[in-house]
Amino acid sequence: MLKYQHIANEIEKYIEDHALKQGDKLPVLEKLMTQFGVSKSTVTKSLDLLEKKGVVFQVRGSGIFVRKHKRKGYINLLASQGFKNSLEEFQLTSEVLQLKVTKPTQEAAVNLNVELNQDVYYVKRIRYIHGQPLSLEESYFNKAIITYLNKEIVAESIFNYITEGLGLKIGFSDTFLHIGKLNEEEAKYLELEKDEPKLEMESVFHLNNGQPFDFSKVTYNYQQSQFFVQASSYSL
Amino acid sequence: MLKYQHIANEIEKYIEDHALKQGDKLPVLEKLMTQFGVSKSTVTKSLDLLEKKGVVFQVRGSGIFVRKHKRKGYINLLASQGFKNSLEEFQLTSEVLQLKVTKPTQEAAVNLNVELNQDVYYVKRIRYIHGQPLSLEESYFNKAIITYLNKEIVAESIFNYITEGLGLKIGFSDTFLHIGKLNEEEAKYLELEKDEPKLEMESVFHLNNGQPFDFSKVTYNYQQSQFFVQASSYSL
DNA sequence: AAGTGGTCTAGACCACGGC
DNA sequence: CCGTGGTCTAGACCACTTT
Repeated sequence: MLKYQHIANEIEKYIEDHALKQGDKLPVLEKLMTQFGVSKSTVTKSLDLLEKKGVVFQVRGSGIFVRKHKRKGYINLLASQGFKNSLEEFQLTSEVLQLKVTKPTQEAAVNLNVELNQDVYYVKRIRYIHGQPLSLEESYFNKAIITYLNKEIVAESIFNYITEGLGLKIGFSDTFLHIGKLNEEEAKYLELEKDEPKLEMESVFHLNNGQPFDFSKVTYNYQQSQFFVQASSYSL
Repeated sequence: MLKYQHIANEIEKYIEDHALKQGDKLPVLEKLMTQFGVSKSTVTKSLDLLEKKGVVFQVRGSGIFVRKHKRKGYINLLASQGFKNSLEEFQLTSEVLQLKVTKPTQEAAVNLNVELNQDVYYVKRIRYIHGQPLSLEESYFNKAIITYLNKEIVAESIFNYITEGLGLKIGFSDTFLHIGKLNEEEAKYLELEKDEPKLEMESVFHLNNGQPFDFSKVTYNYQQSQFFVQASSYSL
């Protein structure tokens, strides 16, 4: 494992183990350098990583501090592929409604950057939290990249299979959010009424070489879904 | 200006000027180093910055590529304080409904980390896009930090005033999203019906030293609002 | 003035992709 | 094998905060 990743993990563990709260001060750079026996740049890189993840913030001339918000049960929109991290303490299950190899819709073809006659996996499933329907998902996977899927994989974590099983590396994702009203089918699956609010999330996931491999449309039950985003000021 | 920021700006401008598209290749590191006359680390830092901003992605052994999604009119959830960047090409106006110095609500006091008897600025305004109501905003500013506000400032960009006028530096923000149904007052301002969908966004903005200075609750017109988030894989 | 983080360099070596 | 990006170092110097 890379040094700076390892150090970042250690620091995160340290925060966890000592139950540090927002604003608590971490050891100074010098201390961390000697403690881990690495150069300043490496420690800095670890801290930059933790800053991106929203775990710490650094103040010049002052120190390194813990960043931690208090709310629980929110889905982190930046933890890419959804919940596993944000909601790991909750009871999540999923039901696979459909799994097949087919041709993409126009929309899926555009987003996956494939031709209309190329094969894709189509997956439709419902996610439950504490037995309540949380979301209805439709996903398209480029079969040229994701060469094989089955019900077992799809019932568990597809992304875990992609990284572990297929040895692929996920690079980045684009996610688009809309608010609207449920249609009849969505309402049925989510156990709500037609025309009640919904959040629709469309995501395109790319490998680390930039190839899109997954286009997903997820409809959330508005009663169960809350999201958070931690931003840092590189946006000026 | 810092070298790496300047270089990042230049590269972004280069992409813009040459109308590069997703997947287009940028000059190699070596080239950028000599072109800008800086060390490898500095170019790398620029590229990391652009990667965080979702402008490029780097592939080891292969090159540096442009990252660009096609959809227009989406609000970037990471560009902290809202629209200015994402929607700058659209006609945005705002109407100030209220501006006063008062005591915080319980909720605002908790989020701003102030006592209930400390002064805060309370601002209520509506944002319009192309003359259509986009959002209804209620904001609380810690008066100990944001020492002065007036109608003119509030009608324009408050954040611009905070950075330029007051010389403060914004550090990071936490944003929470909920979906719900409009109440009567919200419906009136947004020119919708009661019980129609709404997106409610609560944000806490912090200075670069970690102090929270702004707690805002924004209710979006579901017909006007679409959001996007670009994630990168540091989430593993 | 002392403490602490941020920027930048020059260079060594490593890891991955593509020819 | 070569081109290309990624990690890591040691050290100089800078900028902001705290005492």
